[in-house]
Amino acid sequence: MQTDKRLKYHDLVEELRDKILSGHIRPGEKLPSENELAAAHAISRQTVRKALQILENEGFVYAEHGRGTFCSDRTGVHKSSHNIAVVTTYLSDYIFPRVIQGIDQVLTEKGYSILLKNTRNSRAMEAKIIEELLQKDIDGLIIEPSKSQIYCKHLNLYAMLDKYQIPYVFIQGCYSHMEKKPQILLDDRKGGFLITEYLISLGHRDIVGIFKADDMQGQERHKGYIQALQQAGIAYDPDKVIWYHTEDRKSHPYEQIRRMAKKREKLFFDAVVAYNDEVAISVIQALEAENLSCPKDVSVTGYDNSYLAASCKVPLTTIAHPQEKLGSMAAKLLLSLMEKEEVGQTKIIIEPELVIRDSCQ
Amino acid sequence: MQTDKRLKYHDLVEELRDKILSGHIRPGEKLPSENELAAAHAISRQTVRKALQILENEGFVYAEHGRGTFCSDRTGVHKSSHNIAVVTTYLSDYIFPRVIQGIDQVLTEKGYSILLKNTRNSRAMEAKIIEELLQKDIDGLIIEPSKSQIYCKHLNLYAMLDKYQIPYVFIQGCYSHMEKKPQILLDDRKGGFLITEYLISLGHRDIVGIFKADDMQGQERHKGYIQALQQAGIAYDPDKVIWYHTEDRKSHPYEQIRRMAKKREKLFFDAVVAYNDEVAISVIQALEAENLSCPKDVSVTGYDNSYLAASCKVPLTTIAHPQEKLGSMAAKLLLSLMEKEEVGQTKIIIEPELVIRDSCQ
DNA sequence: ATAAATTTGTGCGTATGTATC
DNA sequence: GGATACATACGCACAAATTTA
Repeated sequence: MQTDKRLKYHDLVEELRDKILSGHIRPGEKLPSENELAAAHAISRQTVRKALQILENEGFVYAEHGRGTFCSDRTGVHKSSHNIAVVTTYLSDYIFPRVIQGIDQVLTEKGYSILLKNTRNSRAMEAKIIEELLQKDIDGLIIEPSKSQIYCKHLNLYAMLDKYQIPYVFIQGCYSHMEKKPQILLDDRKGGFLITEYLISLGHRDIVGIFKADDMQGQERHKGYIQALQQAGIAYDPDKVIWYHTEDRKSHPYEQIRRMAKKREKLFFDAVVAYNDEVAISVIQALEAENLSCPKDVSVTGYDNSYLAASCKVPLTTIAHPQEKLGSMAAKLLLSLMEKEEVGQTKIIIEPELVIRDSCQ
Repeated sequence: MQTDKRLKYHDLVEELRDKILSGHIRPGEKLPSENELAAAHAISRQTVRKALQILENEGFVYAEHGRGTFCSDRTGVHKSSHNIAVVTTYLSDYIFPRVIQGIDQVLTEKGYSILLKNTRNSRAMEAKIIEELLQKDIDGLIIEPSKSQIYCKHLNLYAMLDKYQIPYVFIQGCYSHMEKKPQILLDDRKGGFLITEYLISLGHRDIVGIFKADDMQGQERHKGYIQALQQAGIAYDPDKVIWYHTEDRKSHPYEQIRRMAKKREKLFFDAVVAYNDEVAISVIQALEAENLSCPKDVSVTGYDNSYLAASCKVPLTTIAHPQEKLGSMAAKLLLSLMEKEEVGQTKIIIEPELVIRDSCQ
């Protein structure tokens, strides 16, 4: 293995390229003549020519017959594609369309377009997508990490993004060891706290929690749920918590609630904190299937304040998710990173808000 | 002026390039060695090297140390961006996320990415977007025309797409004079017919219709509505039809229904055919505000079979809109156009389907 | 205006290094 | 190890374009 350093023409290429990139040789400026370079470096003119040809092919210099060799003006060589990649876990899940809309509004105004990708919450897919995006010329990236609670084995791909100086912004979550990267998060712990505290204030003591196990939001909302219980002096009962995974989301919470509702004497409950509005609706359906009514028999809360929450059979008390704002803030943060402005705050946390409707009493 | 022919290395470049382009030297095939070429052309090996280096820079050949010089496989030299633009009127409106998801599924599988744009149903915006897309290198375009009922003044932009051989597929509508272009439509006339016919079969005679005035779907559903009335021998009453525009969609149908519901004696109705599920829900709200109940007092139908329809207070009888399928069919059609296959059918009409729930009796 | 000097471009010869078969 | 093929490196001669004295 050689260090590549013994090649004379290669040395000269690097030396001249560095001088050009560092500004010691400026665009339009004439380089020393071939003979001068040869003499200065104690190499033959042919070797100098070989080096200059490489630089010419790379676009750093151009030669004019009889006049000399000159440094190129490469302004606009990095002509940006004006494409920004937006990578989310899902496309049609109820909150993303509006997040994407928020992003789009800001980016369109500045002449950028969205390159849309979704990981289906798969880590492997995310890696594949980032690799693919590194091939294309994108100006920036807004990404929602997939299954963010599981340790990330492909941090090197993000290192590649850093290397190519492609700025990126995390939304809705962030891998551990990357807490200092630009990101826009919701305070999900506080959201979980607020909604549980509200149920407690209504007099509920036996509160079932349903959380998604494979993302950070689920963990955080769970922590907020515990915090509210502790503050009220209610013992935390792990048997009252249902964990589900993305793949189970349609069936698992529904079946668990039905199962729990069946044996009313042994383990009863008077409220359910659901991970999101979709789950809350399936909880209400499960209760109805067991002849329990919401909110008469059991209070149920959602999360996200989707249109489902407002228009479903029992309008849901839920936590507002400022979807469009999240998107537009992420886009604005990314734009300021791209413009290499001094960005004051690169970690923004949006405060959650309680929306009270009819699903609790 | 010289014929450039006196330059030996240039001659050799042209000779070899011609042989490669004409197929005499095929991809992967080994070229004669430098010494052989030098001997055959009675030139020095250095001159041969100069020629080969030019060909290497141009991408026609590649050299392998110790093995020889080989002809490149230049398939995919016109390396496409593998980006497909998807232009819709809105992003977060309830049907688009799933249409886009359907498109994404098909395209991702084939290694393409979606470049997302939305016109906000503005003709000017659409023109701007197409102009912008012509600058970028997209491989194809799936577009939902904006305000498709109004005459299109920018057909020349589509002519540009034809000129640059960028294939495109219309979804959900099509400009007049472009009926022969590839497109995937829903039979909205039949949908309007089916839902109205269903209301008539339930015994309704005084059926109000609410339609969007500024797109083709509205016009078609209206035609189906008339057709069903005529078939049943019910006179068409223009006063029973409410037309609204995109900008009015939140308020106009609601207010008109409230106004009509107020004067119960003069003009009464026992059913409402709404343009879509969103409008149907606001109709039900307007009826409730006037102390009328759906479906007891008035039957109401939606259109699109969105999740709103299934989960809202009064589950809606509606027309199923195969959103993902529409997207995936559009993507497949576009892919086959891009591959320049002989595409049998380029105009595909999806049949609508009646979904019966609780909002009619 | 011309000639000389400078600078890049073309072309050849030779020697040596290094990877592949 | 030997033959082959590409890679690096130097030297020389002359051509063509441009600048300068």
